[in-house]
Amino acid sequence: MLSLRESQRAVLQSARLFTAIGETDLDSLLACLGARLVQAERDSFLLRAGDSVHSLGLVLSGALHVSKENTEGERVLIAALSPGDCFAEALCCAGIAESPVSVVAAADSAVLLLDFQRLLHNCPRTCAFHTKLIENMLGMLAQKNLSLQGRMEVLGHKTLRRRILHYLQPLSAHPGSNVYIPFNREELAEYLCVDRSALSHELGRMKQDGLLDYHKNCFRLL
Amino acid sequence: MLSLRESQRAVLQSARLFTAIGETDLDSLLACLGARLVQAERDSFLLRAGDSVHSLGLVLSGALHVSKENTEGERVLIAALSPGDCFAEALCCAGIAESPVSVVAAADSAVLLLDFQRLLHNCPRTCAFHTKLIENMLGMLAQKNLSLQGRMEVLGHKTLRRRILHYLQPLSAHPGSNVYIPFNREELAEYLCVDRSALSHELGRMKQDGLLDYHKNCFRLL
DNA sequence: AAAAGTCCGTGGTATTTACCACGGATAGAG
DNA sequence: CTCTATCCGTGGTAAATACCACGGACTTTT
Repeated sequence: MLSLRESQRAVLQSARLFTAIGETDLDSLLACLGARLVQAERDSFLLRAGDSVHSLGLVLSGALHVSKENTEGERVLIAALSPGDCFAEALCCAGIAESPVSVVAAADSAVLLLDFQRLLHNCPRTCAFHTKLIENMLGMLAQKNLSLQGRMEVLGHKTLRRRILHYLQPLSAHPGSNVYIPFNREELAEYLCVDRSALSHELGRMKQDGLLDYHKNCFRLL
Repeated sequence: MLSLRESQRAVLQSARLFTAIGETDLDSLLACLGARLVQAERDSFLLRAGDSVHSLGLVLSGALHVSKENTEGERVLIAALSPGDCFAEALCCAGIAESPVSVVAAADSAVLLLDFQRLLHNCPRTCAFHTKLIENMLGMLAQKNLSLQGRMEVLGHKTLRRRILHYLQPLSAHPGSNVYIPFNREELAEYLCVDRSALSHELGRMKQDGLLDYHKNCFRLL
């Protein structure tokens, strides 16, 4: 039996993966899925590119970064994960044993690991929830697909300035509102696939041009 | 009852969406899914960004391009689809009514349209195949997720030369083998998100440097 | 066969970005 | 407090790309 904190339970309840699964059912389900709780210190790896994977990960607290190194040794930041988000679910559903990406804790984090096999294949006891789980997984994958497309659109812009703007705009509720991004400069550069100092240069010019204002990782579009 | 050509039936049989569904079952399944056959002439739209979508598309013959216009009016080519491939499946599973992308016929094509609602929700008669369908859809979405990540990796490269190489390498069976790409120069530029003439320039330099050889849309890595 | 249209390579130039090096600010460790 | 490490802005330069314009090759149309 897993011992989870109240806040971690709340994350599970509202996680996309467990939509429409009751609180009481969740316990038996977690047991059936072979759920394991893992604590990850900041900067520690939950998965390394090339590792064999057998579990899906669900973020309970903290923050994770999904990244990949290209052949030139540069890192590409693929996504930032918050509590409730999952990783390796595509590998699970595509039946890929070897991970193409790395997952690192960007802060001290807690992660729930769920067994691939038990997720996808019916077991007698979880049968009732199984269908619901698959349905949720379908929704998650579809959602991630669309967000990857959104990411591609950002990378599709030819100038650094437009990449920055199109990264920030969807995060900004309205012009003038504060946006706290989950990256420092170096990470944002890896996310936008540009040189760090070029990013700093361009941010400076944009501030000068009155397009935006920022301090540390808090931005404001004007 | 749909009247499909033999070759179109073969495509359906080997399509990822219908994996492990027998030939005899396929007919009744297609009827239950409200399948409609659509012929699309080259350059005609099967879907426009902003349109409301209610059907998943499955390519029977020809070739389709999935693209999106960014706010500057530049087109970003997201994917090239071949017979057996699907589009709008993520929209279907995420319950998005308005398409963020456009789908255009790159050649005269035949496409099968399947109703979203009937795909996702059980109907009494298709119950037996329904589970299998969902399972296949899960695999397709996962696969597409991974291919989008691969695409991002290409866009992640800072130099045009490396983008070109990393686009071609996975397509090349071995060094020296012919690779026929589904794009002309302008389309390849839109796929790699670079300027067309800059692409031509760089291809010329790469040929001069002995990195590759090409003629029209046939490439050879050396 | 001529005309029109499309595709693609090329030259030249202006912009943009990458790259390197440095130093100030800040936070954390001893 | 001091030392150290990290983060980030800055300047300067080399390199890469975008952008524009043009013309030749090839296709399709009439």
